[in-house]
Amino acid sequence: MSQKLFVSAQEVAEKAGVSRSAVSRTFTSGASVSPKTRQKVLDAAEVLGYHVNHLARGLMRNESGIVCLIVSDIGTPYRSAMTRALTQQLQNSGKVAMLINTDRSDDSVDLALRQAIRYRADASIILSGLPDKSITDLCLKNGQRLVLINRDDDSEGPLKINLDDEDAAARIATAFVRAGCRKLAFANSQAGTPSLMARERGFVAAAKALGLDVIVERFGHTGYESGRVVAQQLLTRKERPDAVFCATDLLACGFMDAARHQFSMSIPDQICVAGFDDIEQASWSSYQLTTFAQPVDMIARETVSWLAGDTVQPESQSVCLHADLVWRTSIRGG
Amino acid sequence: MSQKLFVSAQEVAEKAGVSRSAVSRTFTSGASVSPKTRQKVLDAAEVLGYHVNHLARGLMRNESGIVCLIVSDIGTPYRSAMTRALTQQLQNSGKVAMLINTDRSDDSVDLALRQAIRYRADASIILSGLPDKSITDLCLKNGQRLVLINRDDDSEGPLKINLDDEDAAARIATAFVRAGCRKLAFANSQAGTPSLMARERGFVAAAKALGLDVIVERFGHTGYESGRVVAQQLLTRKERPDAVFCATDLLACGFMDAARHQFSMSIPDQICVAGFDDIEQASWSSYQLTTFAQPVDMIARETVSWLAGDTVQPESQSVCLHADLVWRTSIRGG
DNA sequence: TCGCTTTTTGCAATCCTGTGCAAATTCTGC
DNA sequence: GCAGAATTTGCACAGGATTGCAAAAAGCGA
Repeated sequence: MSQKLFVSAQEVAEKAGVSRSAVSRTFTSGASVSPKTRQKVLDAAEVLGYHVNHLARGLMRNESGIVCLIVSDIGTPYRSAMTRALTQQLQNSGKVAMLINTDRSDDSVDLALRQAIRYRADASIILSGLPDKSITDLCLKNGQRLVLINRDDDSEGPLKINLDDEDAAARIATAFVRAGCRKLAFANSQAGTPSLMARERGFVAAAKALGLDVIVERFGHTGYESGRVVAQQLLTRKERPDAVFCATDLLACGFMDAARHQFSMSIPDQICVAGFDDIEQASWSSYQLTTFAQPVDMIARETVSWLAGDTVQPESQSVCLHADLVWRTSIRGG
Repeated sequence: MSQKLFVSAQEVAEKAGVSRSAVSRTFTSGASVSPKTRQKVLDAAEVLGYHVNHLARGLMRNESGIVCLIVSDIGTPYRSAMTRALTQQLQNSGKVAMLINTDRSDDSVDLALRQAIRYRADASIILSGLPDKSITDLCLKNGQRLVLINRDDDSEGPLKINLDDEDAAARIATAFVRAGCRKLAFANSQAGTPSLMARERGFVAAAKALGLDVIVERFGHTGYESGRVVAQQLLTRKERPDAVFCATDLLACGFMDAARHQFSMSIPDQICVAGFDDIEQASWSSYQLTTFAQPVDMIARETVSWLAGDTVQPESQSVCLHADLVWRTSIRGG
């Protein structure tokens, strides 16, 4: 059997001529070790290639250092940017991220949370889907922290981070009107996630307040291709809209491409377009999309600082962040 | 202290009126338990919300089920697609992915591998950077498997998966020539990673074989903005190239946007462009980029099937996969 | 050098599970 | 109903670390 075992604290202790406890204390911050033995231990550890076994440590301390990230569609620009920011911040605070990707079903989120429990994750961060209450209760009862990002759930216990979607939608409605647009449309997917629906709701309501109707079109899941299809639906109407708010930037990219290349329309002259997320592609010169920036870094910071805090503050369990409007050239004026 | 502990096998055993071993065996596939007690255990576990502690199990079995993914620039389309495929395949085979993102330094890869050792990961998959030999040796000695994707290292032990970059580059060179191009250029970043350099090398060599020189321009790291800068450099020369092979699709997108919007050039009439990776954006109608597809799913399958195999087959430790040419309209003819 | 306080150190118990071994139970065939 | 075979069960130890407690060592002032 060539499968050589990992080196244990025991072996380091023997090599250094000290007790196993001394080794342990050397690698535990805040423990009492004399500089002399500490050095002996470090030397021996270096030679033997010793690394603390975090499985065992997690077992004892009842704190694994693992944080579970539950995400679907991780290949998508917004999701991957969010994942990047979260893993980075987690690493900075000494945690490590376990990544589980789900399909769009809620079942798969439940399965992911079960996995998180098995590995005794200190926390789970949910970016997609909404788990069953029974399973989130289980997590909470086990002392596992829960963070819901853009999920808009009303349960007690998890930290909920959301954006001011409705307000943002209202802002873009007035921007459209100020640009002289009168026939507004909203392009959405059929995913029906809380944040997407909030944007739709906010946009329709704000338009109504301005005395305008909104054509709402929904199709498929939230991606580039759906944007093309929705463009097809909106631009073949006998009265074309002159402004479209797309629920996400990916939809907007698809919409713009179809509008330009398939319907030979000019943006923003003939039609104004806005998106949401501020993915990297929104800034590319083919799109120059006016959109709302998801404050991914702030979301990540907010998340890990809440995870680091050991006191549960009930008042801060729901955070609403502001989405800044990034003005580019897909809307006239500005 | 509201921090209630996780429920252990002990408690399940008491509730079910059996021994703790019975509980353990119920959740160990292939162990000997009578259907009767098995059911009693499962019922009790369900009621109490018991989940096997994988930290403890990993400790005992000397196999954590964790696979470490070491990636930089995870927000990037190609990297995130690769990450998605890998995590998905790992999950399917009962493993779980631990995601560590690094900056572009090799030091940070070493740090990541140390973390992998601490958590006793069964394997580490390296998508970026190249770790120091001493640390990879340590991993291997500890029985941790190593997979290098597009890294082109010549060490023994790890599984190395690469593409036929040079050959692909040669194919695109002949495609350019067939399209009537005579002034070839190669757009690269300064990252100098093995696969990027292989593409450059292959392209230059193939062009030379066809009797043509290649203008090589490199800038920054491998992203959209660098593509724009390289376009600036290439298209302000007194003799503009009429075909550009970009080392990655992101570079190509930046290049195309600059060529069109800044230099008012028409693609493919005035200049032909090709990329590498086949990121999603390459298929968007604003780009319609002819490019080589990274076989991400096949890479992922190859990786996890090698990880699942328990016998180390020395002959299969280096895999070279074929990159298919995806023909779109950024090159004339075809 | 002595007596007292402050650090260090080692022992042993603990976390939760898997598993070899022997005892106990069930099954089988007659 | 019984001997023998086959299965199931429980005990106890292993795995690698942390930590309270008491003993040992070191530091310190006179």
